[in-house]
Amino acid sequence: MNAAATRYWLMKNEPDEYAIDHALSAPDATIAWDGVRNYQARNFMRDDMQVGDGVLYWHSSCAEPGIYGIARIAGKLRPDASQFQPDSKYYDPKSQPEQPRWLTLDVQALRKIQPISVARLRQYPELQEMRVLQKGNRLSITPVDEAHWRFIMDLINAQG
DNA sequence: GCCAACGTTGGC
DNA sequence: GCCAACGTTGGC
Repeated sequence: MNAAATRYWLMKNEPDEYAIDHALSAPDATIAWDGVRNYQARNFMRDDMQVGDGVLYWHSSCAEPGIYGIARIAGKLRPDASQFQPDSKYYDPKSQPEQPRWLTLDVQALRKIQPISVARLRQYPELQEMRVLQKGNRLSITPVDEAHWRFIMDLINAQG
């Protein structure tokens, strides 16, 4: 896959940590997307994400997992400070400050939507190739095909 | 709360 | 550098 061409992403977050409401109420509706501790997800942030890329804001580990909002990549790739904080749940004792292992960047929430549950997404044949819907998928950041993005935007527009 | 699927770790 | 054991994710 040519990940460099990806302009759309899906980013999972537990609503307990960074719900879409929390993001929207932050200054500039922008939050640092920290706590990523998976190399594939980190590499997407480091190598492929560009400012302005579209983001489907996913809530996971909750009663109704699915898409809860729309956001955009707002930039500022930098070391994730929580990896050096021993009291953080994201502390990584093996990461060295001179060579940080984990990164964070800013994500700006644009709008909250009427949630689209994973169960509903599965009903559309057009979306069955979406990575987030594949069996065993655990990656918290996945690229989204433009066709899938457009289909979902149409769903959102149709429901007003 | 269960558990399948997956990533990481570490002994060899 | 293999691979079994372990820990985590996250939908169900």
